[in-house]
Amino acid sequence: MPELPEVETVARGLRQAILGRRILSITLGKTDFIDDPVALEQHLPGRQIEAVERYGKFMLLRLSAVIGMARTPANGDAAPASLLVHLGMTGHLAPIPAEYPREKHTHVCLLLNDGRELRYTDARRFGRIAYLTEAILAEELKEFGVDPLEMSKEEFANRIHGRRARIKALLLDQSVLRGVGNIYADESLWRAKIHPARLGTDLSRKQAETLRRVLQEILQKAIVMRGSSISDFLDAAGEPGEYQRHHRAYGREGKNCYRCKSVIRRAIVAGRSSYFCPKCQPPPRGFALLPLPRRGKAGKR
DNA sequence: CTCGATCCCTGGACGC
DNA sequence: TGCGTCCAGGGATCGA
Repeated sequence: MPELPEVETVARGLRQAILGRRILSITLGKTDFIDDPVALEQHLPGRQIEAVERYGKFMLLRLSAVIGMARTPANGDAAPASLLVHLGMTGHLAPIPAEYPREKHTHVCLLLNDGRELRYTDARRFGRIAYLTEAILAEELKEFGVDPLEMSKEEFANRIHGRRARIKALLLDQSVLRGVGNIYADESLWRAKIHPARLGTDLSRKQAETLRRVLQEILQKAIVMRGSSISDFLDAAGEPGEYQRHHRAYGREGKNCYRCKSVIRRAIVAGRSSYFCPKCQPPPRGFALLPLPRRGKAGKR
């Protein structure tokens, strides 16, 4: 499940692999997750991929103006533009030799001028792809919160305090922070010893700062480890990440806490499975814990 | 403002 | 073996 570290890993891989390549043609499969598939067909061919950026969980392929086409007021279509890509849950984006057979669920193929195709595959189609002009892109991006790797102590504290939402919900809210998903929310809360159901407003200044610090440390380490691969994530070279080996809470229901040996529990918080240590991360008043499910021996991972 | 519910979608795990 | 059911989850949306 691609979150900030996984998307950063893919973006870095693509930067090495496809920067400067030109898009010659496009082939589409299912398009129900693409904003305007016709726009892709009309505007991508002929453009060069000039940069690959990450913005939260989005990847941005910055595209050149169309060569040989005059840019006029009536023809903004030839101006620089971007391809916005969200990997959703199961999206993969990778350059593949064009002669290789296309994998199942391949929905976008961009033929490049080096004999490869930049292929987007996504079984569940929870991702999103959009061709956006500079102006529209700027509009879209301003809906998002701060980059968790760059936010200051004050920026984070201001976004948490005064909010009566649960801290887990705040961490997942892309208009608060951009890029954090379920795994890194749980991992950072475990490390900061904060229960996911605590309200943002109830965290002390010190707790908020601890949470910011450990979140940054975890994200940075996860990037170094090339992300977490639970079931689907592969980088732009088709390789899984390694950070799942360092998970301390996520997916560990029924296993022992690495700090205190208590049994890690799972509960739905903010509509998502949330893993935490009931002892290290004391619950707020009124938080009820369901009985531990019986069966599982292998559990997850 | 915040919540929960619902939908999107498929593969994998599990129960029988 | 095979079938049905449930679950995973980011995000949009809607009603409470």
